[in-house]
Amino acid sequence: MKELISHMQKMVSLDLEEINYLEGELVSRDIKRKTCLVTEGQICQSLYFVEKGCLRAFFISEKGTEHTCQFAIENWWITDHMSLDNQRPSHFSIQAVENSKVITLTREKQAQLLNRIPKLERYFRLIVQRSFAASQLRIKYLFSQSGVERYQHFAESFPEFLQRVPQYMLASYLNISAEFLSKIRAGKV
Amino acid sequence: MKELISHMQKMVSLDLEEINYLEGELVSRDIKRKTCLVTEGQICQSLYFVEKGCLRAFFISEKGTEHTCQFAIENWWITDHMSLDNQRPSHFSIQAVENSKVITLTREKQAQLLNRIPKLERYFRLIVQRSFAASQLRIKYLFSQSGVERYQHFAESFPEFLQRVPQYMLASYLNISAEFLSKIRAGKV
DNA sequence: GAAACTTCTTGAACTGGTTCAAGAAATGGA
DNA sequence: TCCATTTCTTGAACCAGTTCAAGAAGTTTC
Repeated sequence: MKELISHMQKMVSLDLEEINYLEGELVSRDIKRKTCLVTEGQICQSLYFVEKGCLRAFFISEKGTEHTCQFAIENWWITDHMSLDNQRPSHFSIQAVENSKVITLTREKQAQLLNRIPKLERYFRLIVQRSFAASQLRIKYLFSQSGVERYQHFAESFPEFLQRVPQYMLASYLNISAEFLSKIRAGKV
Repeated sequence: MKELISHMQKMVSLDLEEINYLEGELVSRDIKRKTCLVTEGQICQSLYFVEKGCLRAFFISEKGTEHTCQFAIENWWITDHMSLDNQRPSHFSIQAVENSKVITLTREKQAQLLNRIPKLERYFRLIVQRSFAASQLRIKYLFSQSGVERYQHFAESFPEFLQRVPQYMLASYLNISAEFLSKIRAGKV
């Protein structure tokens, strides 16, 4: 819980009353590895803050293969905005990659918090800006780097995270096959 | 000018005083086709709202090929948030795809507007959420569709827009070569 | 209206990565 | 500790898309 308050305070100043209010409203839960918080096709009703662990957004293609679009580690939020904001069936599932501790913020609860503490509009704007920026950069790398380069770039940028996710999942995030990733790691390409 | 006010009012209510204030602060400019508003490597200092026409964010790869990451048509904002928010050199250039009418909002001016009309925090949060959602969906399509499918999907979704952009630019947005797009259109694949 | 420039088309050779199948290695549960 | 399940590895055949070069078609400028 204090991780989120702390995170918020990096971007907006909160007084004691506001902090107490937030602590009274927000609930942290343990989520077991592989638990789905959102299922593709359902309407997404919440945003999720990762206190500890990792979540991911993924979908299953028509061919039946899994593609991971996004990971969220500590201090990141994750949701399907298209579904949450428009109340339409989600294009993604959201799942725990490892045992995690997560704060679930329903759409109604967020509206309530923003009504009560309007300066959190700024917090959430800054949060989504950061996510959007990361997403744009990801598209740049998808366009400009080969599969090998994407893996190398990821390994250099996030060496510790590399150990935390199954290789098939990382491959699906990098948009390469699991077999190809194996060959990259074995130095066979 | 009234397009932007109109657009804002779809998401937040503005009284006459606020509208007059905004009209006094915002300036609309005509931008000639091919004009760059931001150059890769420079620090991005503004957000851009498209009243009429079209802008795009693109970059040049190490191989010298252009890749278009994002288009912004009427009623969309475009910027490089990574650069604007962190004051770091931009990963993208932003350019007019056709003669356009654009409102430029500097970082300072945005801060001033948000200070004076805090409810615009909500407007910008909703705007960025929409952009981020579009970007996530784009990643989904990049992962799950072949080049042919991406073109067909785009042609079905935005038939009029198709006529407004050069084919080589569309190809670079769909992450296929211009020659391949020609062959798709000729029914040769 | 002509010349210069830009955009689009086409065929063929090439290639980066996929797919498949089989089995090894690692992990989890009883 | 053993068995079941999941994850990873490997080689070879295959393919979606790229690249190159040449030229056609369209647009812009003078």
